[in-house]
Amino acid sequence: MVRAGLTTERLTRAGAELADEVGFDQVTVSALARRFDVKVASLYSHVKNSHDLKTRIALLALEELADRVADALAGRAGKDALAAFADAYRDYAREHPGRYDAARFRLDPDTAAASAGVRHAQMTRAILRGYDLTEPDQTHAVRMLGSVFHGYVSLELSGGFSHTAVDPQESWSWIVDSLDALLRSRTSG
Amino acid sequence: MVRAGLTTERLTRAGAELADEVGFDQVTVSALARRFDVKVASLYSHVKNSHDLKTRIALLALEELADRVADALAGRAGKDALAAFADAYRDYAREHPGRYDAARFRLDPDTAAASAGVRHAQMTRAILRGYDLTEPDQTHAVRMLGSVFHGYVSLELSGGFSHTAVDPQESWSWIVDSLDALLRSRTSG
DNA sequence: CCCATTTGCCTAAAGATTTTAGGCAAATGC
DNA sequence: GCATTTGCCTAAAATCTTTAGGCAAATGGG
Repeated sequence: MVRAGLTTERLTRAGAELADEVGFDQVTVSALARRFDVKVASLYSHVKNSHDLKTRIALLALEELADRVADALAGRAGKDALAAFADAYRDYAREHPGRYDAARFRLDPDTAAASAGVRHAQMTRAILRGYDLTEPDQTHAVRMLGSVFHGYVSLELSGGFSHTAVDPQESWSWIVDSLDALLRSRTSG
Repeated sequence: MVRAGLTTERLTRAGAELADEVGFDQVTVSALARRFDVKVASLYSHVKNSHDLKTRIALLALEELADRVADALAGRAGKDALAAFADAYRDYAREHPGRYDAARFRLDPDTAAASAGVRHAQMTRAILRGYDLTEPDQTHAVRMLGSVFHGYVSLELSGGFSHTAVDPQESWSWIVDSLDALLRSRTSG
């Protein structure tokens, strides 16, 4: 019999694609096996279990997202950087809703500490350098930015904004503008 | 044999409790049957299926949350109202993490339109009356508030803030203060 | 109070997913 | 060329979802 060429890598990648197609919570070992036209048990040589598979997809998504943000941030500062960060975040979520959900998968502390989530925090702090905040304000601001971006994207994805005529893109710009103004006003001094 | 006294109501309520104990995604028809010491099939006379059960739990959570917010808002305006709204929201999520997750369950549009989610939007707009915003700013602001609150609570629940020494309560207050200042600065005129 | 109807929970059964254990064949390397 | 490793398989058990049909308990009219 011809081998399918399964790999932890390929499974993770295919799982991410599957997530975007049918939703992260529908990503199942069985569905993935079907996609490779392989028996379910075969996957268990490459991933420990269902939770392990989901964790790997989550880590992949966090990496991708961090890469995008890093790209978007290159050479920018201040409000430019803030807007670029925000857009990179939102665009990724819209292009890859399943992966985005995956990125929100609850990781155990050790895994999270070794994940690209750390880069996200660093990049957020990098943006805030443009606003010259001192601790603990900087931490508050990191949390606020994370909350707004995550919250907005999450609500938009779940259709929460679809019943009003106002263009979500306009709201997004308005929010980014507002955050910029807010951070500037909080500048130490 | 003695009857267990199952009801759609009781199942929904028990499902909500179960969600708080083991997580919303672990709420299963089987687990609920065990809790009532009843055979699984018996539940299907009271709820259509697993999705129906989850939807009912979601609607219950939305109601409870809206009730709390309404209570918190009574007799308050301006920043007081904003802070009360924010705290009611966060407190509910911390006391009932499973129900809070349930409240984020994706409802189909018709169900959502008939849910307490509508009251949430109305109450948010009520708060904003204190800031005298004109459209479309008001809609942008509604979206921003929803995003921040949801995003913050969601990140806090998932342990996203646990690796820093800064007290989440302080960040929360800082954010509420900031939002208040922001909205005041956006007041029309 | 009796009996018919409704209601409530049950048994039975089929389909899906997760996970473990052990086997055979293909790839790899000396 | 052969031994080892690797990869996918069959088999099987546990859990969950859902449907169909049955018996007993509650209910209510005569």
